[in-house]
Amino acid sequence: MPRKKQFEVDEALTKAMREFWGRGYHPTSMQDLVDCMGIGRGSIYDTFGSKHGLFMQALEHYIKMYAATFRDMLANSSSPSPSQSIMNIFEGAIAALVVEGSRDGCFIINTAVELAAHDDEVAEIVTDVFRQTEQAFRALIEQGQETGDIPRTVDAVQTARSLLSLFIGLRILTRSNPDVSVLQAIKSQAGALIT
Amino acid sequence: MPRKKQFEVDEALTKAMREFWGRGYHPTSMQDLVDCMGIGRGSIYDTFGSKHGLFMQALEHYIKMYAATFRDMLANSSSPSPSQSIMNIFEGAIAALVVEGSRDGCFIINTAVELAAHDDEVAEIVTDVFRQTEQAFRALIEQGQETGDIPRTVDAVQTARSLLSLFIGLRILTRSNPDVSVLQAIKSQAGALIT
DNA sequence: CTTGATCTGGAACGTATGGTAAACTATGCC
DNA sequence: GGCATAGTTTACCATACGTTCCAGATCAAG
Repeated sequence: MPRKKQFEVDEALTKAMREFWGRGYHPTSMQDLVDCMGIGRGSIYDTFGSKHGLFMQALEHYIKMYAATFRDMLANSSSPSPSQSIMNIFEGAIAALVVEGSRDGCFIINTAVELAAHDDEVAEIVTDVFRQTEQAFRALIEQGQETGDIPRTVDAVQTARSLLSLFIGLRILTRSNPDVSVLQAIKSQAGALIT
Repeated sequence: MPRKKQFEVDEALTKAMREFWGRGYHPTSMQDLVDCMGIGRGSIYDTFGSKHGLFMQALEHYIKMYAATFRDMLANSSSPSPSQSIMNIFEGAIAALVVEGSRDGCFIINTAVELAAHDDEVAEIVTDVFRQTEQAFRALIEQGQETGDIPRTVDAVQTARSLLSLFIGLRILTRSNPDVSVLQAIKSQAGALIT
């Protein structure tokens, strides 16, 4: 009976995600979103409720798309060694800057800084992702220790937390300082922690 | 002949700094600033030019106040050992959260995320501070190696960059996730890098 | 005390914001 | 083809924004 939606919800959400990711929540206006999503104001409010609601869904969308990468590296047994997986994560962040020239960094980290301190809903999500990332690092380390890929002398919990902090630092630095040698040094330190 | 200013410029700037630091540039309105600085709109524009100008001066103010701490630790020969100085820097960031309950993090890092990617003037300042911080870490390491406080096997440049990244990660995590054990793990990793 | 320069506080401005309401259009079952 | 249902478009709303302006207050010199 009714009329069908004339746009792909996921596609529009992806476009909104990119806008929020690059510019942040506050500087992105509804008009910017109307322009970049290619649909009318009314459709946005009908589908996503509010600017804040749209942002939340964009954030969840990002988490599904990118944070899943971490867990996939665990589950996928055809992947390279766990230590290689960890290095790939760092290398990927550097490649985003070098290859694509993107200084957007990580949407979750950007959001942590911009909103987490004053938006409890955001804080909860962001904290959770950080925790999951730490757990993913830890699982990778322990998996590597099973196969002899990573030495048993490495403290899995401690090192996972250090990797998380190094990774966050790396992502922040890409947003302001495109000095690749600094980023490489951080990646190589990450490697040293699991050797 | 003229009337004297009825407020302390530095005092007002400090109040503006705290507001920008805690909430960021965009979410802080001129009305917020009028309220928290305790002076009129006109006076703000007369003295600081614009919102952006005020922000810049607040940022410089912060850099003078806090980043100088790093260099002081170098110059001050009555300070504890260089390795202790480095640990103090990490401990200070944790104490800000635990003792004062402040989740504001570091103004420079917050600014790097919020503005650096789209404001070249900000990017230059922020990048410079990161570089100086890295240099300060490096100088501390080399100083410690002179006195035998830090082993010669430590690569000063590489380790300084790792400390910077760990420190940034720590500061980001305090803004969303008040899990102190994670922060302690990062601090302890910083210690391990210079042992 | 007058004068002139400067500072102050608030009113006012034009614009842009997030959000809404209503008219309009398309869809598919009866 | 009507008609109910839902999507789209457009115009609009109230508010909040950064900024400017100006009348009045305050000071120091002559």
